[in-house]
Amino acid sequence: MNKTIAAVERYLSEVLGVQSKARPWKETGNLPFFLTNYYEFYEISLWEHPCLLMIPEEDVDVLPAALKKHRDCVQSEWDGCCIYVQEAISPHNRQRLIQHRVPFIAPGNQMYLPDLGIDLREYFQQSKSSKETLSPATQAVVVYTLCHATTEGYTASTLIKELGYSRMTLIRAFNELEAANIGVIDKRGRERCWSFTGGKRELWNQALPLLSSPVKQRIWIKGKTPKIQAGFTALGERSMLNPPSICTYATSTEEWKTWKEAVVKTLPISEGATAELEIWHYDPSLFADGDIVDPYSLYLSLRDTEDERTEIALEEMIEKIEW
DNA sequence: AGACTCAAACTACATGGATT
DNA sequence: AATCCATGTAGTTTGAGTCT
Repeated sequence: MNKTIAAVERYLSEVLGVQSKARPWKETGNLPFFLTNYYEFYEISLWEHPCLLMIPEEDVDVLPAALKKHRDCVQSEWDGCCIYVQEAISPHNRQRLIQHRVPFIAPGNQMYLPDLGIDLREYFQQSKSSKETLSPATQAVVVYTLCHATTEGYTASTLIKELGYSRMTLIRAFNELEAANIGVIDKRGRERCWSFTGGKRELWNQALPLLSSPVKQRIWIKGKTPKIQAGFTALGERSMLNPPSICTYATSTEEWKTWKEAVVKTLPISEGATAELEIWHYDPSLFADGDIVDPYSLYLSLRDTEDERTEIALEEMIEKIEW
């Protein structure tokens, strides 16, 4: 974790001109074990303000609801500003942390310290040299890999057949993965070959901050419905959560084009609708498990939902996966 | 070694849809 | 209307493998 601390110190000195060293925090002994196990704590002083940095052991994207509880718990043992630190925070989590006024530092990218009057969102915007989300096609490659047995040895040629994208799009996808440091690309003969040498769980954790919801549009429809279940209907199948009375389905943009005129009517409200339809950025049938969308895309499609029971159901679903 | 071949990768531009 | 984004297409370059 020294690497993250060094990055934070460098970032603070670069952006704020603060030359301050972080030192490990000797905690009071009152913190529950899972917190001391899950996070590392460092003290640092910012313009005479004592601050406590909490850094998750693994570089995972903690869900804001859980994080808020953890932070409140730590805050009761610390008399000063308690700051969450993570190298790569997904855009939607970043937004929600700001909404909840949770101070955080994403070294190299952004910091939000409302108690000290610092909100460096603009700096972040200027410096977004690397893109903050993967393109839909690149995300499709990641989800495809997560849905298959191996994480190694994918060439553009095999993915063209499996995903139906053009060669150029797959080449761009490989470039994005390379730029984001997700897996490695080596040459097999002349052809580039993408591999992720860690397990699928690591791939998921590493890619998660860069993944976004596959849902482009949600609409109410009346008439024939597609086959693949998505949204809360799918989550009901994959967790203990009760499904809604009106089913949700997913479709690709291409399929929707052919349905739009002939088969179904769209409605402005749920009243009288036979289904809710999600139009996706990529084809949900590529990864569907029977009639239900894959759990990874499902997680991404619902993680913006501000509802604790949904968050818990999503977490449970991911925990249940046999990586 | 040099020439040839073929497919992958890249550059630059086009397109269609979404967003402002 | 103007701009952006994701993707596709045409044309060019590159380079590994093969033949002479």
